Amino acid sequence: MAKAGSGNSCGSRAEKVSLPDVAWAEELAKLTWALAHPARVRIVRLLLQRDSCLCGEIVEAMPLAQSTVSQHLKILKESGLVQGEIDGPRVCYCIHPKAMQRLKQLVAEL
Amino acid sequence: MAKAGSGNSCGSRAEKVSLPDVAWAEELAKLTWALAHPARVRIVRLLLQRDSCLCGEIVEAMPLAQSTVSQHLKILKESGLVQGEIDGPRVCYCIHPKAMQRLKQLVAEL
DNA sequence: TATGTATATCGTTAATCGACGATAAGCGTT
DNA sequence: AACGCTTATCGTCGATTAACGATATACATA
Repeated sequence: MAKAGSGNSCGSRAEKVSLPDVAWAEELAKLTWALAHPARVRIVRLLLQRDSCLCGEIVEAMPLAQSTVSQHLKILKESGLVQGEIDGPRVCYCIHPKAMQRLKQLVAEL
Repeated sequence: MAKAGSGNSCGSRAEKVSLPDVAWAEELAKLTWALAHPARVRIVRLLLQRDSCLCGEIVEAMPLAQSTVSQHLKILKESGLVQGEIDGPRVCYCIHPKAMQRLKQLVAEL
């Protein structure tokens, strides 16, 4: 740990700190949590690169069991970042553009 | 980015899917994981708004025990997003601008 | 040195995550 | 209806998280 020095940028003001918006924090936390695992980042990346992807293709691209990938997809769906569309016996996944845009906006506004 | 495929957005091409960069996914996952909890989002927000903040002020601003806040701060430090500087008997926390910029860049590039 | 303040760490507990294999459910085809 | 293929869910297990109170550590000052 650095030794502090005096004239640093740490203003030691005594004013009361106002809370950031709780709902805002929860929204961002929910979205970032969806990306808080390398496997989910890779899935999202895959979907963005390919625009859409059948579930089986995602499973093939990942070094994980099918059930594990399915779990990650469920988490991504719950976050809103990803949508799944039933296509016959298969499921086609794609990014939900609005949610992705919202995530980017919230992070950019940090 | 591949051909948009025929008609519907779900291209059912059979081509092999290439893996996204693993290291890249891990870097982004590590940074997003740091924000994957509302308390940590609020701490980061606080630090960005006030530029820097004494640990005690953060504790006061959060509805959590001091030890819990300290744990979240540790996680944020480990992610690189936040730095702590010892200032006498206190610790002054601030955002690490480069790490924050990196996070924004990675998310924006998604 | 002793004391008080500020922060970090420890130890515990309940809950959740992440992984897997096994199995169920949905759909198209025979 | 029965089968095969694809995907989701279940059950389990070990590891990790998040929370807290208690305690240790570091620093400034009396």
